Formats: sequence, C-alpha cells, structure tokens
Amino acid sequence: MASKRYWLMKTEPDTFSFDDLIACPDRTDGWDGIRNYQARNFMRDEFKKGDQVFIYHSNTDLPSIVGIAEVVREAYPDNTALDPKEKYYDPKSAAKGESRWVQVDVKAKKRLKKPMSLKEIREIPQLSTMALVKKGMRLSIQPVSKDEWSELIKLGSPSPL
DNA sequence: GCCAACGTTGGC
DNA sequence: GCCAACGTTGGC
Repeated sequence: MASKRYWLMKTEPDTFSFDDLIACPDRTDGWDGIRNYQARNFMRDEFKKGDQVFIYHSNTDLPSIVGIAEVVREAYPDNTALDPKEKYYDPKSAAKGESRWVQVDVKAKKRLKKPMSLKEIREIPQLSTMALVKKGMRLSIQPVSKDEWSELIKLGSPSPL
C-alpha cells in the first residue's frame, strides 16, 4: 500500500468553514465546487482514503490553516455541475450530461490549537517550499510534503475534536 | 475595493 | 494553435 499523503485544501470561511464541516453529519462532507483542472486531477488521480488534509481559510481577515481532515471517500462525480441552480453549475458538463468535475469526501479530525496564519508560515524557512507561499499561487488544492506537514503539526499543536 | 497573477474561452 | 479578452482568485 502506498504511503499516506498530505494535502492542503482552501476554502472561504464565509462560504464553507472548518466549523461548517464539523457541523456536518459524521463531520463529513463532499468537497464539491472545485472547477480547476489541476486541483481536480489531484483529487481524481492522487487522493487516497486515509490521506491527511490541512484545511485553509482564504479570503478572510487572517488567512490561516485552521484544521485537519481526512479523506474518507475517493473521487466521484461532482454533480453540482449539472444543476443550473447551483453556484458551481457548469454548462459544458450539463450539455454532455456528465460532470467533468469530481469531489472527494473529507472528515474533520483535528483543530489546530494554534492556527497557522499565512503571515507566520511565510516567516518559517522550513515552510518556504510550500506552494501556498509561492507568488501568484492560487491553486485551491495542493500537495504538502511530509516535512512541511511535520513542521506545521509541531507549530500548530492539533488536538482531536 | 484594488489589482496582480493566473486560467479559460473563443475567434481567427 | 495563437493569443486577446475576459473571469476568478485571494492577499492586502
């Protein structure tokens, strides 16, 4: 079995926060609405059950990694793309009758006792390799290396929910 | 609210 | 296949 991998997923807390995920049944929800090929391909091709995910709040006063979730279901079609009433409706998918987008299910696991803000992350040399701190990096789903993960765990002190 | 960086679309 | 126009992301 391939070793566990680590990821970072962005979300806008005004739309869907880490607390919203915790409030879901079994603390689990489908991570839908991803409309970027690179991000989709990570989910479709590389996300495996058991992978660990940092949840990052973007577009907010203090952009930060706030929690940890686990992949509990691997990629399946994101059919919000087919529904004109949905925010992430995709006419091209609808025209084909088949969504070109996928989602995975993630389950909230831990909260960082000390959320790690983007500002702090930038200041830590060991984390300078993270895609998150690279100029112009807007990718909403990014791989995290084992070393980066360990460093963030050390600093963020996650505790079980 | 601004705007730089990036991704997608569509005419040619 | 090129690339200009347009839309989105997301920090500040």
